[in-house]
Amino acid sequence: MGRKSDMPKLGAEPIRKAALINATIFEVGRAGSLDVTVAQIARRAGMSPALAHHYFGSKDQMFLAAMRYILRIYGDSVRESLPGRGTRGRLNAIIRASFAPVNFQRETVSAWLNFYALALTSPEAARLLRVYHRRLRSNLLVALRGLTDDPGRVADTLGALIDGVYLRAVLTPGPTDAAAAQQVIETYLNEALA
Amino acid sequence: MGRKSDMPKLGAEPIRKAALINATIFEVGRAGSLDVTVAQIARRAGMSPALAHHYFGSKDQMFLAAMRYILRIYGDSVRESLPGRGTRGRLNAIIRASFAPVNFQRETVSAWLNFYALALTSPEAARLLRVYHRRLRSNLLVALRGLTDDPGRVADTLGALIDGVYLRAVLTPGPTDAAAAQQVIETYLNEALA
DNA sequence: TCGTTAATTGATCAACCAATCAAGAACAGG
DNA sequence: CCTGTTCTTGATTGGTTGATCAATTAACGA
Repeated sequence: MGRKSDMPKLGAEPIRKAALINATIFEVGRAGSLDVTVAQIARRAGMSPALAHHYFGSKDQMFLAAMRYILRIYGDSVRESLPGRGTRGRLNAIIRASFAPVNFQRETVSAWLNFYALALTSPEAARLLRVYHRRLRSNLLVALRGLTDDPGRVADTLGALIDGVYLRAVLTPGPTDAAAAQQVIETYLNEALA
Repeated sequence: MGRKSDMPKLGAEPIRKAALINATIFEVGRAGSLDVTVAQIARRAGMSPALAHHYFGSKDQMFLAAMRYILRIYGDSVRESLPGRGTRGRLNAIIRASFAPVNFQRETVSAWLNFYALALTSPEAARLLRVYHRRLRSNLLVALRGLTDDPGRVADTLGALIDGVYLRAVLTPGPTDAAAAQQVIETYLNEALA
């Protein structure tokens, strides 16, 4: 039988790292700030602060790993729902993925935003963000082909609008309303592609 | 005669406070983070850290005062350019004010964003932000009256779009391009009000 | 002139925290 | 068993920082 409580000895590295990344996102989202101590994160992940340093080397590396993770999760959820048929279907798939529960949970969005702020300071974080922006734009451009005569502008507007909606979602008290957010985006699209 | 340069002894409070607020915005914008020390801010404002504490009591109060200031500056610049004639003129005035140089300098936008993040933590900051959102929305609703049959949705979209454009402006390397930003907004308006 | 009030700072404290290290505990292979 | 490797942590440290306080200087009013 697979036990859990007594065998975490060998091959622990990937499990520990994953636990730390999850804990980082959770704590950053919860605190609404990057001002979380390594001790907090480690405790949440069920280990000592020293072990966290052992696996990640530094707090910054932990943040970057967490950022890579949420960006990858987002990329995956887009890719998963991408085979939407037809150009307009493809477009809707991207939107839908952006506001899928995984990407729109309050803690996730809060962490996301704080990692944005990190990009103002850390070149590595800025690089990650550029990659994400480039991919999103590229995906949007493909999906918009044929639907408008200025795909570049619409893609830019759409990107900014998505970010803005995220921002407001996390800043508005109460539960986040993914459906309403999605509606805003789709209504814009209907107008822009008329 | 009222002199200025040789009597800086009494009545220093307002001058010092203003200097500290400016220094706070500048340093927060420069660092791209709220992780600036009171010593940094005080030095930039030309005084000792102790004096900063003397006038503001705490670092948080300094941040809140700075946030109030940038929000007020923004409100003023909107109100100033508001008497635009005609409904559409009024709308353009709000947009123009949002992207006026004062409000779109890199340091200002960066500070703005970091104060947004502060609202995730500080109830007082959240309150200030709500006031700003409410006012912007109210202004937009008035300006949109008669131009669309769903002013509420357009106002929401517009607000999110403005925030998103700000976000991208500060995250994109290189100088901020206010004209391009404004163009994105106005193109959206032309589509939405068609 | 004297006392009161505002302005200003150096010195200092107490807290916090990221990072290091040495050492212990558990396991695999021989 | 014995040995080396992985895993794990308590203890420590070096540095930073928000905040306090006593003391000094300068202005103002009576």
